[in-house]
Amino acid sequence: MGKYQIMREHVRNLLAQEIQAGKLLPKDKISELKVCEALGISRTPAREALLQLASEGVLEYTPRKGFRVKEFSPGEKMEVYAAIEVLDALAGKLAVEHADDRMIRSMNKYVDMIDIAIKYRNYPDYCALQKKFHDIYRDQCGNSVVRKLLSGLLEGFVPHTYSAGDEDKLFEVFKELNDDHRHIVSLFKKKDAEGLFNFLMKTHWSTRHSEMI
Amino acid sequence: MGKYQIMREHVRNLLAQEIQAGKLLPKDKISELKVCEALGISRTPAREALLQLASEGVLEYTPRKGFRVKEFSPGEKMEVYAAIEVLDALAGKLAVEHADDRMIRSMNKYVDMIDIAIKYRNYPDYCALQKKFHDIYRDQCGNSVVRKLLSGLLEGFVPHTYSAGDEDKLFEVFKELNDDHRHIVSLFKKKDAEGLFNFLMKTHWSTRHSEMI
DNA sequence: TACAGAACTAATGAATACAGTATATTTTAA
DNA sequence: TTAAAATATACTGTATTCATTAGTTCTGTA
Repeated sequence: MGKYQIMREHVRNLLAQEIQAGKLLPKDKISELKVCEALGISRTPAREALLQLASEGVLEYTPRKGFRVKEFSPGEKMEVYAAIEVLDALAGKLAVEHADDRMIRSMNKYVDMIDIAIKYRNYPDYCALQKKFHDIYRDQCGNSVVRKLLSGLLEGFVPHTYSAGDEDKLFEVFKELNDDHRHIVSLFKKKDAEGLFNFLMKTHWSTRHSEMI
Repeated sequence: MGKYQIMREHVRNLLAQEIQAGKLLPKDKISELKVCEALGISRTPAREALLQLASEGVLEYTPRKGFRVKEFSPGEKMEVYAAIEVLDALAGKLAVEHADDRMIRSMNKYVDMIDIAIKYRNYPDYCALQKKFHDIYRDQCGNSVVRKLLSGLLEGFVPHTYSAGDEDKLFEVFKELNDDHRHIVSLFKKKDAEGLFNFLMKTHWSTRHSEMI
């Protein structure tokens, strides 16, 4: 019960959610005052939440001007993917030794669910399920620093990240990605840490995602 | 000119410096009030600087209790090194294509200077020079996300990180590390991106540094 | 009409004030 | 003498206020 609700953190989470949900779009201006009156609080916690999000890279901040939702250029997106790639590959490699039957089953479950999301061309579901798939082994990697860096990088990316190309192309890549997911599961089953690292590094991220940017 | 000095950022930098310099040690409590009166400012910018540093992982924050300089356990240090390792390996791989003579000469210069620091058993010099050596290629990697993540991770580490073991052992490892540095330079000269990535991943970081923790 | 400059507006940066909680101190009882 | 309870103190969380600056609008002149 030493559980306080620090307003600043509450506000941060709310705003992060709204950005993830696409209610706040890149380049949207976010003023302290608006946040205050929307939540019925004073400027202090609102301001601190905004500074926090800016520090995380979710928002862009210019002195004396204020905050905007960060917009990633295609080049910046590839930069982020490159960082995600190595960290995720490391997470995978580390998670191999913690891989058990329960984890494998769980991953397989999500692979099947992703298949369905692709079949019905459900974009939001794909994004959510794909995240859950990767979270399974990330959560088991036993390195909280890597976990924190990864979730920070992923949180900056809104689902709309992909929506540049046409939909057919998009779901074509999603299919390839889910084949990747099956392969990832098989490598976990074989406990092939090196193979998994190389596959995540060379195939699953930059290579595939560059087609969607 | 459009150059403001935002107090919050000024304070952040000052505190970060003091921590880097070892004037503030792990577990030291840092109260807002102390910072205020030390710098003759109000609580607002002091508080925001502390929150920023906590968000960066340099400080530890407990609600209603305040801020302390973060102390890394041996396990946490290894976690950080593992993250640095993959990101630095990526930075190296990416920097290979930007490697030119000037860069090689600059790196060789630092290798020589590090030799001298080791010869005279100058610990602070070794730390500073080693950082400069790695910064050369990190700055040339062309991926600002990776650069930012790396400098964030490195800033949390104070120079005292190593000081656990006895000094002889320490400088023994430093010698090995500087041999590594020579090898890194040679890989840049050969423009062997893959070789560099593997060397940074498998040898230079976790493996060597685990001996010093 | 176009442009330059001044006044105005709105939002951020910083300071101060108020409220609530954790810690330290003191007091009291066993 | 010691331990527990009560009080006091110090510091954080939040609200409010003042100050400064970016952005806008209005006005006057060419």
